[in-house]
Amino acid sequence: MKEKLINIAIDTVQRAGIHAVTMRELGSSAGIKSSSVMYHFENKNGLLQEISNSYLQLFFERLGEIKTKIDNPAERLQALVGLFEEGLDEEKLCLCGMLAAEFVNLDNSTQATTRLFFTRLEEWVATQLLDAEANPEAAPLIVSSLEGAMLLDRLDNESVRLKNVREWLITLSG
Amino acid sequence: MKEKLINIAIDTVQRAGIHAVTMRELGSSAGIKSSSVMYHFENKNGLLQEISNSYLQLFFERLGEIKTKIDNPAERLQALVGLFEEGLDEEKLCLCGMLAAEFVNLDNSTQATTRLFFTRLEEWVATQLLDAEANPEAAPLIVSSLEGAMLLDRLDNESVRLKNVREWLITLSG
DNA sequence: GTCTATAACCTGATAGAC
DNA sequence: GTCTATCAGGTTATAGAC
Repeated sequence: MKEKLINIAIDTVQRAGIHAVTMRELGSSAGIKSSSVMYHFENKNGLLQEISNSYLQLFFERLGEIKTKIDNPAERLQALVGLFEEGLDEEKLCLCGMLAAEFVNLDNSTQATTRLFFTRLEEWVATQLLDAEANPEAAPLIVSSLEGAMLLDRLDNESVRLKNVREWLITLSG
Repeated sequence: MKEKLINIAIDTVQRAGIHAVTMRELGSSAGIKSSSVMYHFENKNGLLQEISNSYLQLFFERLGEIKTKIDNPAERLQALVGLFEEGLDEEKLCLCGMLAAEFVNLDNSTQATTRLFFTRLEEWVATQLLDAEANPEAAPLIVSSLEGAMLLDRLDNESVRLKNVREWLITLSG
């Protein structure tokens, strides 16, 4: 049940932000009462800590799969864009992008996880750029573009800006 | 007073999001009661409509000033990055970036203003690129980068990613 | 325009039964 | 682990006095 609650909460934050996650609604979606939701988490900050940690772990597991399944580093970067496009198809943003927008309202632990997510993502992209004999210093710009493109593409309900990032990455990494 | 309320509300959304704007807090910051705040706006959606419209107008007034004061289109783009850096110095994000993150929670009117903001910004950037004899199709990517860089730079309290956008724009537009 | 007072509702959180 | 019941506090919004 706890895992179920975490997954529902992650989904809700990606779609509608942290304030859309309430104990009542979260429990209702999982088929239990709000007091039973509270049983599983110390408090709401604790819930946010757990979903941010869980999201980080899941995301980098998927990047790990990309690394094992795809040899070409340029194609790995394309697959990363694919992950963001998949989210957007379900009208979801990156969870840590959502947390970044609400950064001042997060407790220290969730802030740290949010920072860690982007540090590690930039490192992952830099590694692929190096392997593709491209400039690894472009990594922060690429990650910024991905987050921004996802944010703006949702307004039009089409992923034109993410496609721009995709094409730009091809010119960078071949 | 209404203008004062709008300015305070814009500032609050840029720093902490739309849920940080409450009638009580907004009134308190302006020195009046929540019921007096309600006098100035039809409801909270009306407030959000007015601040998004006001922000859009103010932002493009500043872009207009840049256009009159700076002749070189490449330098105009640098000045645009400067606007975002100024906001970040006060730990504020782009208001419409914040609204984009909360897009599903906005009414139709505020959604439309948010969309319009980015359409017009992309157009403005495309025009400068054309004048600089650079590819105007890079405009959506540039705006995405600006929004993403601002979002992520706030996590580290330094504008390294915005500086990356700045340097990238120099290579694009000279 | 601003105030007091209040309504109706939602929020996180707790106590205690099963 | 889940429930019922409840609480204190916050939220938008309204009515009516000044």
